Amino acid sequence: MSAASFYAKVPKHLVAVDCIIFGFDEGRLKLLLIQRKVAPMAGEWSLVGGFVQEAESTDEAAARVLEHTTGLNNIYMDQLRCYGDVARDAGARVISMAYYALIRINEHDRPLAQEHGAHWLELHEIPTLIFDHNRMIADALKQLRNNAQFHPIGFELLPEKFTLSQLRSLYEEIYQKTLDKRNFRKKILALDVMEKLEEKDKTSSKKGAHLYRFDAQKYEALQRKGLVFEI
Amino acid sequence: MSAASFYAKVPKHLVAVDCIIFGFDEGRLKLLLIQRKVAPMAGEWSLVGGFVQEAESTDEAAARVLEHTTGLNNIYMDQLRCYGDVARDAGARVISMAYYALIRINEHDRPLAQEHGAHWLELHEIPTLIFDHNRMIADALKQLRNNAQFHPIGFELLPEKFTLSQLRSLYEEIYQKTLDKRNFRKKILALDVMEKLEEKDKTSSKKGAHLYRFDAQKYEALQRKGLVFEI
DNA sequence: ACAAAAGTGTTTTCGGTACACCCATGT
DNA sequence: ACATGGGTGTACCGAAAACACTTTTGT
Repeated sequence: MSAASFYAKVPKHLVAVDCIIFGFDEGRLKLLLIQRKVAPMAGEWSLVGGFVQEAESTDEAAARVLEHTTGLNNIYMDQLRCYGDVARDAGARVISMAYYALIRINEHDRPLAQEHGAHWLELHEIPTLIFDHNRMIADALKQLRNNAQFHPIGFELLPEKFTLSQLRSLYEEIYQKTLDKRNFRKKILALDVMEKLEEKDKTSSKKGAHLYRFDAQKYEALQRKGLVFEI
Repeated sequence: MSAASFYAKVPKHLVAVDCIIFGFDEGRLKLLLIQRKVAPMAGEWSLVGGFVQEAESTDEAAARVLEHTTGLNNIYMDQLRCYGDVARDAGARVISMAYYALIRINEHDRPLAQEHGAHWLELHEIPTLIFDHNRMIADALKQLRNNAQFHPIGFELLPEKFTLSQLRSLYEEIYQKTLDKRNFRKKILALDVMEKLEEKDKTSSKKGAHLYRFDAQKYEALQRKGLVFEI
């Protein structure tokens, strides 16, 4: 059998990407969801998604879809998992790869997002979404919690410069529990993966809090020592 | 735009599943690999794989492919990730979902596997495989190590009844480091997820070692208590 | 009797957790 | 002067790690 005929008899499928886009704002984790403006399911709430084209990888498709809605590129994205049930999409048999993205909410293009019917919703505000999108979100949250514990991905959600209080409140929001201020500072500073800046942020206190910046080089040094980032 | 035309202009793709099948035998982790008997790439080493059909989910496709080669069903399988680069498959644009499976090596249908050109290879014997299959294996190993630490999946690789020495040697093989005998016994027995049988296994010592069996109910009880399985 | 693997406790060490007060500054 | 969030050190506890000898039994 030739290679051509080997592939010729095989059925082909629509392959979608759906993006669970996390942001962190006003001390709350938020998700970017859209109210669809087009059929099918116009008016329904949904994740941001699209179809994989001929000339792009699935990862590229997810990045394209994200940029299309937020104007952002070069964003932390990771595969969540494949949703491949035959009847998961009411309109056609569509195999969907879900990706989750962590963005700095203040850096995205708000007008562009609005044009696409996108809204930032807090976790407790999430409505019923089309298809299996609620399940995708639940899986993404679990994944975010698992990954944030052992990988320095929380920084992707904060502004480039941030205070330790902001960082702590982010982890408190992710884990839904309060963290001891002194223990948190001790732990994160001991990891030595951030650069302490001279600058202070005075927006939330009179005294002002030092700003820090995640330092990828320091993180690599930590890894080379065989140590594991853990919050 | 109608729903039909919405889907009609979208390109479709070949979607494959590739299975990284782990077994444990003679104290060694092994992988089931095949020497392809059909074009393209006949004679080359490869993972066990196949294409997703119209009427099956991706998970079902992976289970079908596994059963086709090993005769086993109802096996622990989990999605690894999607490999979706445009040119990853030399023959055509194929998006592949990789799954990893843990099987009891002695329960599979050896003659059937041989008919398909399948061989069990130890990790250090793995040759260069087609496409990105070596990368898939590397990713699967990482995933196996991560998951085995916090989920009771090691038992999927052992016979139903096993000794504590077998269990320990499995974890030593997975983590590639020796584990203290007393500490290991203390830890695993404290979790209370196994049933101790009266029977003894005398194949590897004169004295004989007690056999144990994983008890899913006990494991659920552990989870209900909010405790985490950890080795 | 001896070889070969099974089985068993205690001590030390280290990291995690709990916890309360002073500091700097804008108003 | 006081209110507000920023910043700091120590004591305790429990889990993990290190460690060596006795038991059983087939040959």
